[in-house]
Amino acid sequence: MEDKEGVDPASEFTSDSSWALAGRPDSVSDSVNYFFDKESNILSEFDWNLQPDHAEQIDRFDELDRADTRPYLAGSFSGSHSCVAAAAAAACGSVSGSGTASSSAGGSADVSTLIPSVSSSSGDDSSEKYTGSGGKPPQIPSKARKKGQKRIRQPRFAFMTKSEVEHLEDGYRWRKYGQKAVKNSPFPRSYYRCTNSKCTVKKRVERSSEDPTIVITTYEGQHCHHSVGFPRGGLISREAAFAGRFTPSVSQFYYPHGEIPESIIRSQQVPIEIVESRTLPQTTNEGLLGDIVPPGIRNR
DNA sequence: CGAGTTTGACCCGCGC
DNA sequence: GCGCGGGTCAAACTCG
Repeated sequence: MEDKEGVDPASEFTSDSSWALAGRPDSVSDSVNYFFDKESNILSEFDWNLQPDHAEQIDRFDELDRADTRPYLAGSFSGSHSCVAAAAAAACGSVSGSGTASSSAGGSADVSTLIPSVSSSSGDDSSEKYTGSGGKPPQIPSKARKKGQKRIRQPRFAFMTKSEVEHLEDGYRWRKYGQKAVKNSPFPRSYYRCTNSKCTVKKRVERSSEDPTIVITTYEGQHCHHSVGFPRGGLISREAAFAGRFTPSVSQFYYPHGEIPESIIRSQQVPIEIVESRTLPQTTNEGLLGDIVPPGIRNR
């Protein structure tokens, strides 16, 4: 969406909500900004480099709860792509209630919001590098990737989570294939790849240098398979929900009683998910429903 | 023994 | 051209 005509984004932003610009980690694309909701402790990432196909999906989210959306729209987008904000709002909308709930239940809320982040990197995909062959001299680029061939960045999305553990359970199995020190950050960045040989999804996990309690997880690509999932139950991690939102497969993960992954527990996400999964309020759950119910089937 | 992790080396793009 | 930083590879290692 274009600028909100006649409205001073900044003023509305500050007066209409408690959202505040939370900065932009050095390690993240310049097109990404972070906002922090002082009331619910929600951290959101906004990436302006949204592409049409994703905007379509995001518009869908926008339908969920425009009331909740508004605070996000306000002040966020003096530029374009407000649909991104809508997505954030929708995502948070589905989270808002739980976020608040978790706040009251657990003291410190820890809700993260994800925004589809597509080919970011300052909006210039061409700047992407694709090493691919990487590694040792043995030439033989493992894959048939010609030298010099540019890397094609897969759709990415990221979210921030307040968590003690870095690698949060999201229903998929990952293999760590690298770790690098991040400039201007005492925390290393870890690189994970989906263990499914046919799946090219990657994931980067790092801690925010500004707030060590925040874990920034970035997914790249789409799973071409179902998650390993969990037998049954009613819990679904937010990471899983978000990850699933942008994958062709249904990503709903269940944690049988007593089998909630340690990572989820320690990341304080359990209270949130429990609320969502047990109460299933129409308005707050719809965001998650979006993960598993085709748009055309959902009630409006 | 297989799967996953660690870690140093290497490749590549970008900025200066 | 060079250095830097991000991303990846793959051998060695660890763990169950």
